Amino acid sequence: MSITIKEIAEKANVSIATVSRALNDNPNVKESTKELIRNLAQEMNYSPNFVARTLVKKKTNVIGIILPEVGGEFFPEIIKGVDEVAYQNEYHVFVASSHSERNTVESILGFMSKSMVDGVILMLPSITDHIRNLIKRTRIPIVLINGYSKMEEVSSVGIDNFQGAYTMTNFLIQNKGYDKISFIKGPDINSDAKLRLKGYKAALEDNKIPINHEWIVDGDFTIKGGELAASRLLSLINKPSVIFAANDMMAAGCYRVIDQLGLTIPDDIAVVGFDHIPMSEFLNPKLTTVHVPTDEIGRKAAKLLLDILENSETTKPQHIKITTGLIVGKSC
Amino acid sequence: MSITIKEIAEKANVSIATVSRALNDNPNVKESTKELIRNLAQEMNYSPNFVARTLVKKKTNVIGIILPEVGGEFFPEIIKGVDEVAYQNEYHVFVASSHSERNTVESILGFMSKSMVDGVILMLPSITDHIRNLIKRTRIPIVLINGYSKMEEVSSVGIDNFQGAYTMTNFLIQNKGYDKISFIKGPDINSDAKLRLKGYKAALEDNKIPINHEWIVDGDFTIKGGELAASRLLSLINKPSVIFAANDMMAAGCYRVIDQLGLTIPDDIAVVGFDHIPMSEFLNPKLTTVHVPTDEIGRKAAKLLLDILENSETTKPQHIKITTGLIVGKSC
DNA sequence: CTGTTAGCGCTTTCAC
DNA sequence: GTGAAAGCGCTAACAG
Repeated sequence: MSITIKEIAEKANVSIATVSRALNDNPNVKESTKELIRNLAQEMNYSPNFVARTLVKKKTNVIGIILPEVGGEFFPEIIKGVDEVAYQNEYHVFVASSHSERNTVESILGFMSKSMVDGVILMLPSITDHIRNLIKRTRIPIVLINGYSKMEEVSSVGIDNFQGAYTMTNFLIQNKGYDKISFIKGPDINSDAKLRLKGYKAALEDNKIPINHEWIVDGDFTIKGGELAASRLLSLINKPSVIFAANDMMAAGCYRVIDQLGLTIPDDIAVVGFDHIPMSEFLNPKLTTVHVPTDEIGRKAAKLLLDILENSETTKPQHIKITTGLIVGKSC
Repeated sequence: MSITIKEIAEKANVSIATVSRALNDNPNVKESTKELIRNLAQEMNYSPNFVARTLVKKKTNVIGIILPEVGGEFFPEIIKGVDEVAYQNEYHVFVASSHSERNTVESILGFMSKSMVDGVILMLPSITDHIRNLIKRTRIPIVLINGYSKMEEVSSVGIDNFQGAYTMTNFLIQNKGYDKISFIKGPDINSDAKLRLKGYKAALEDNKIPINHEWIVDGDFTIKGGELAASRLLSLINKPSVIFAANDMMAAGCYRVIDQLGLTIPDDIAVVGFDHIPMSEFLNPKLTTVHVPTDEIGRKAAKLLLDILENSETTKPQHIKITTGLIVGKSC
């Protein structure tokens, strides 16, 4: 097995307490013995047992991040952001994916709260009552990443979906002169999706453009969904002049269909998206979309969590909304 | 704090040993007391302290996976593959990124070997002597993911880069009739990149096509690098008729430059890539590329690691090479 | 400055 | 069937 402080203590002819102190650079240890012990440790290739230390200190210096599914278009960026902040503060990050399986979030959250991590960042497409309960029962600090949590008890950070969609719609109307703007929705359960729809509607209203329900079609955030929705919109008698897809993936689907029909973007029909995923830069013509500062989300979430961890929950839950930006391509 | 078996023991008027046994479904406990204890635990919202258990059992049931950088084009898929297998075997997966910082791999590997995980899957672009030593010193089982390890001591899984590049080149020659095939290399330190170059050269040789060194240009696996390389190749007096980019990102860069020059793919110049990243499907025309079964890599690596973990290192290191496939698009 | 001692929460012999 | 007790490796009073 691994070697322990006990063995070092024997070799050094000191007590294990002294070894522990020396290794932790406790000022009350003579420099010479410190030196001795450190060298011995090095020689013996000692590495401290993290688990044992955790058991007594009750602090792992690890934060967990649970994603609905590792991968996707922006999770990596979020993780990166979290990692960055954590690293600076001498925390480690453990990522766990929940496979989108219902019970798995539960199992992972449970696992993480069994003292493996000091706190967790939880990213969920939407919050069900079940999950709400789960979160309430969990004793370790949690920070939520999502559009709109409705959970006052837990800190959260998310992007301002409403503002993003509003800005885009407004831009289409006021800067580009469009008035026949259609919209492809996201999944009904997804709260980001819902807020984007709201933003779209609000912008139309504020510009006194009546809402045409024929132009608001279902989508599911996938390419396939975008294709379906685009086909539907383009087969209408009264066609829209722009398609605002609630995310870039669906916008990509629109591109495909439009291409197949031999139509041209933006002359025959314009397309705009939401998310600014890397692929959007490669669509031809380049997609106009709403930029989501993903790494910023990760960084903010990590900061929030570390803050709670360090200032031992004195602070009450905060809710941070991150403003989106507009990426103007050639697709409208 | 969290409640412990001690408190349950008090309420149930039994010893903590019995509680422990009951909770672990030990057959030597009366069914009635088991029942009692389980109910009590439920009521009291007990959740076992994982750290304490680990300290005595010396087994965490967690495997770690260290990536050079979370994100990238295929890491998510790899993680997914690992997760899948791990989950089926009741293991958890912790992901740590090394930020591409040299010392961080070290720190994370150290961290993970401090008894936090039972084994780790390590993915590295290339293996330096430094890392080689690090790996040798680490006491926990490791499985490497990379193209070519040169490390007999440690199990590894990787894709057959040589075969992939060879197949592609051969395909270009024999099925498509090209003979002026240029190649954009990857970073020099990257072993995958080196093997791809070798495969390309070997295929040319086997088809008795002389190697034109003017047509083998430097690249760095980035879009920008692809742009630079493409500009260079297209400014040659003796132009190639195909560009084989060592990865899809660089192929995407080629598309950009070719587009800007007003040339058409594949009529003026053909482009093929390697990796089959999602974006490759969206390039117009669709990119012909080498498919890398990323999730398969993850799955295989996880299986290998779990095997080592369960059969306590009786098995000697294995080296698995995963065969790539050809994705035929419209770019050649 | 250093040693002794008592845990952290749990599992696991060894008795009874 | 169940309890007592030892101990996993480490830290943190409390003494000296």
